[in-house]
Amino acid sequence: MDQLKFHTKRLRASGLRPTKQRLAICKVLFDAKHTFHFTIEKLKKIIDKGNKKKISLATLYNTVHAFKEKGYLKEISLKRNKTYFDTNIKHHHHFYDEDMSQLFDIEDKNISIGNLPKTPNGKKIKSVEVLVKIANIKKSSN
Amino acid sequence: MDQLKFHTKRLRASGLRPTKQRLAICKVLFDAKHTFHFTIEKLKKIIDKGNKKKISLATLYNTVHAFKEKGYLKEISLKRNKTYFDTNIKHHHHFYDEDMSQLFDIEDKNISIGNLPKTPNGKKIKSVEVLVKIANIKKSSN
DNA sequence: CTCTATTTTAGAATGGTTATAAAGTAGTTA
DNA sequence: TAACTACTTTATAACCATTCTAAAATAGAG
Repeated sequence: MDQLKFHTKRLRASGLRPTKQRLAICKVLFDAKHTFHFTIEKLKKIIDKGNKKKISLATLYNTVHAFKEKGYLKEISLKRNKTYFDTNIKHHHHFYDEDMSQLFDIEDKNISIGNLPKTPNGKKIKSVEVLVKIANIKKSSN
Repeated sequence: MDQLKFHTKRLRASGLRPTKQRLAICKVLFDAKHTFHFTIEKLKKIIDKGNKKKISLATLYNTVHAFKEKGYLKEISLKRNKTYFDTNIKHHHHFYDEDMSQLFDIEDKNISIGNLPKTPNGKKIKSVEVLVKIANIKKSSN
């Protein structure tokens, strides 16, 4: 129940009321042993399985976006359609397995980027993200 | 009219019939002085402005996807909603200006990546893409 | 316990993309 | 050139993730 307190505190500190729904979502997202990637759709399935009482899709969207605003989650730049979120908010990078449609973290220290061209005038860098797309060796095509 | 011949030839070589529509799209995409980034929506506007006869949205989608399959275009990994395409098919990277929703190329030679962790077993690297998000310096928020 | 602002919710609306199936066209063969 | 067939184009419907709406529920303050 320590975690519950932590979540409650953090939500309040962010100006978000610690509602049943938000706490249930926190539990799924932040009490896991490891950080992970998810889509809203996937999150809904997890929540629905774990709880008798379902949380509406709208609330999941609202909450995940609020959590992202508050910095509890990162949104991952990936191609069309699906939006992925990441409970790992440290600066890091990704493998994206095209066959499995699955993401794997690459720690920031395990990749090095050099020689970046100078940022355009009046602009500042918000992030530098590396996406390494991988696929099964067998596959002939692109 | 040399370009026209080139496009016709390339289309045929790819097993695509050089139709009026495809050639018109080739002209817009590949006869420009510089490579550029576009969304289907933007492409439609350009085509509609340049030609009396409009090309249907469906054809634009079909054609752009066919061109991507054939390697004339690259699709750019970017966040939700909008799919961007790139007439620059060389290996390269991008600045993404969040305020302008605009992409700028970074040549591959102008960035260096080292120390990549080893690729998971049975997988091969398809691409390594760096996305540098930038924004106006003034802006306070994220 | 009451009150008010916040939150949740179902369902509608939106917007980009894909599917459908009918009409048109290109290229082949004769 | 005419006929034929496979490929293309097209308008429109369907799809699906996401956002919006506004009504009902709830949290927290007093």
